[in-house]
Amino acid sequence: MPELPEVEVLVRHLRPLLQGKVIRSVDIRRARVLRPTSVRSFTQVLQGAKFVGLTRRAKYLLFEIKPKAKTRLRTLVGHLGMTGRMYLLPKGRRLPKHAAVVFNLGAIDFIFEDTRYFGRMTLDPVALKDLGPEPLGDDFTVEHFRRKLSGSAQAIKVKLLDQSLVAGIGNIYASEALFRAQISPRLAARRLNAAMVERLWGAIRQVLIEAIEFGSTVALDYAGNGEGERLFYYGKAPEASEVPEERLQVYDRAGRACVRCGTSIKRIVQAARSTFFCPKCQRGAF
DNA sequence: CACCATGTTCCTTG
DNA sequence: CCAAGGAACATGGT
Repeated sequence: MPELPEVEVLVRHLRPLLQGKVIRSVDIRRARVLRPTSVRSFTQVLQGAKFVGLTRRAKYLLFEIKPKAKTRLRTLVGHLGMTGRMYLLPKGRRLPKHAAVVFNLGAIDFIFEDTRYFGRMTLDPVALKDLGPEPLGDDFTVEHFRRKLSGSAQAIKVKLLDQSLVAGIGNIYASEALFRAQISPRLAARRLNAAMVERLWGAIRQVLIEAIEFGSTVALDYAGNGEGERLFYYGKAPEASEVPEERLQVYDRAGRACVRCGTSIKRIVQAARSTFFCPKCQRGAF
């Protein structure tokens, strides 16, 4: 679920729900996700604190918190890792097996659950400092992109995952953007010509914007997903896999027909991660 | 049992 | 110091 678009959709949904809510108590069920913040300081800052705002930076959720009896705002930094979820759950319901942190807000709990515990819920903002520009922001210019790609011998697909180049693209949208731009994922970053850089720049933005739009149309409070009872939930939309027009054009489609030319989509491994592409539509340099 | 998984960080190698 | 590659983290699905 969680690359930039999924986090953006989650932030938009959570913001009005959390706004103004006071944290009555904090239940830390897996201290690992707080790292490097200690259980003690985490609890101390957040107990009695109020949610005053919520924004996004790359794949991070930034909760603005006003601690009890203090004027100074703090930032609670959230990250979903690979399998993290955040949602509200009526108090008293059975907690999910992998609940990592539970904030009691009165009649309702705000849950951070994460099966693999790769995610974060921390007061330490250190991870944010090396992030590159937001792909949908004004700082992400074609010129910036071109300059950052120019020196690198690394394959362009791998380069797109570098969060200091541009922040928020993950493994799914890296493949999708390259397909959209018709550029081979194996092409060395420095080998992209001016036209390709511009095409890829546009494709990145297009792919992310469309994913946000798609996510915004999906009901987040559906029932019948097996767990069913959640008031709020963000996850893979149950109907997503059943839509005839596939939302994702290449990711996880190895062996299936390219939507443009019908050629079989190929899966390769780069930097120990899967890349999907059409060997015909995405040739080397041209 | 084998391999795969939407992410980040750390360690090693060159 | 830098770039690049791979393992580690932890759990579950197929």
